Amino acid sequence: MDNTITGFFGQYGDLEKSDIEDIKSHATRQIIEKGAFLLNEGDICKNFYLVVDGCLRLHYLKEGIDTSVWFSFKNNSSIELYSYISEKPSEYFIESIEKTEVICISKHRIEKLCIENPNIDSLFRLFWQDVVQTLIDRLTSLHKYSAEERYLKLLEDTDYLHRIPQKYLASYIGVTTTSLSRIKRIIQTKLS
Amino acid sequence: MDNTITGFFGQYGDLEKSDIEDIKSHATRQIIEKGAFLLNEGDICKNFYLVVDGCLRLHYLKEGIDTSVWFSFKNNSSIELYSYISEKPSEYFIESIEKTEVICISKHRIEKLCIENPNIDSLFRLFWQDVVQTLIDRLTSLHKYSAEERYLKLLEDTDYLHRIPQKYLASYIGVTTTSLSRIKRIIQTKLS
DNA sequence: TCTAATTTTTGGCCTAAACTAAAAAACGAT
DNA sequence: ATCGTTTTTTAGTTTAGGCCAAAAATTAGA
Repeated sequence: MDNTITGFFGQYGDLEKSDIEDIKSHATRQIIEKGAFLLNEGDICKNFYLVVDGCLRLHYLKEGIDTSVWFSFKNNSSIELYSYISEKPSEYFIESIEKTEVICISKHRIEKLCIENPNIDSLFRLFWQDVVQTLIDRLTSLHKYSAEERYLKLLEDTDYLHRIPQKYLASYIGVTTTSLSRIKRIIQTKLS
Repeated sequence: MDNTITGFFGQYGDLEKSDIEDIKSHATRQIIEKGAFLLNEGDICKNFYLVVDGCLRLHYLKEGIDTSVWFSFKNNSSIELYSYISEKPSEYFIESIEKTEVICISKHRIEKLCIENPNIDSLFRLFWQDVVQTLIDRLTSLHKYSAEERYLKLLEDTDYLHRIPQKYLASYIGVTTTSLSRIKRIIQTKLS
């Protein structure tokens, strides 16, 4: 648990031992079996999840079509931002695509922690800034790059990519599985 | 100036007279002539701009191609988020596409205000949440909707849309000017 | 291990939107 | 008002990626 807390929050600043204790004292651990859901459409996302190990997928269904929005691995957070912020029912799912262990902290608790502990408040500020930058990056890459470029970029940037089934990856980069398969073949033939 | 401050911040909570004074005391007014730039590529975005009247356009150049990212009208903010957050040189421009009056507050000042005045701090928290939601909306609309749908949605949602030249609008919804023109014709023929 | 279900790949066809170029329309400055 | 510039529209061609269906490969269950 400590490893995950430092592994995640450490990206956003230095943590005192007391900060780790503070966070830990309000966090719970959960094991989510492969295929189980941490959030269902219609739920309000009241929790902040940190992946200890495994993989979570954020996705939505639109007219029966499943679109992946985000993947979270070891030391990553998984939250459905829109519902978390608005406290309205989510249009998304958070699904475990491997047996996954998470640390769960409620939004309520986080807000208290941020009020009580300025150091943690500062970590979360930086976390939210990171969220904004990540969103801008994704938006820009959809505008700027072709599907093939987006796939190649993803290969470079993402550890653990091989653990994500293609059917989930395809919608993440904004194409069908058919197209992703073709894109992969094109890349192969270019290399040889 | 008061009208713009309440018009903008009022979206995020109630302002006391003293809060308005607080903000006002650190804000300056500027007039930007049509075609002038508030931010150039390579600049660091150190200011938060509020449009009193007129229109600002955020855009970038990629291989000579101009892509619009955001438009700000009366009572909207205009900042280049990425550089504002990271304090690194911007890859964007903020250009005035009409004679525009803005209120300018430096990031430095905003941070001080947020520390000194919890009420203002809370307004800015909500502002940043709004930013996240807006980014998610744009990202989702690129995934979910066709160019035609995106254009129709924009027509519904955006006041002042008619004040944005098509050449700027096209890249905003992610198509070429040629395509936008064709899309408009298709919509026309459908209506008649 | 064998079978059934699920994923991934392949092929054929189709469409939305890009690209190029040129015509038409709108705008601006004298 | 007129000429020159910029913007928008139209037309023709090309292409990336969607859709459908079937084959091949992989995975999971009995």
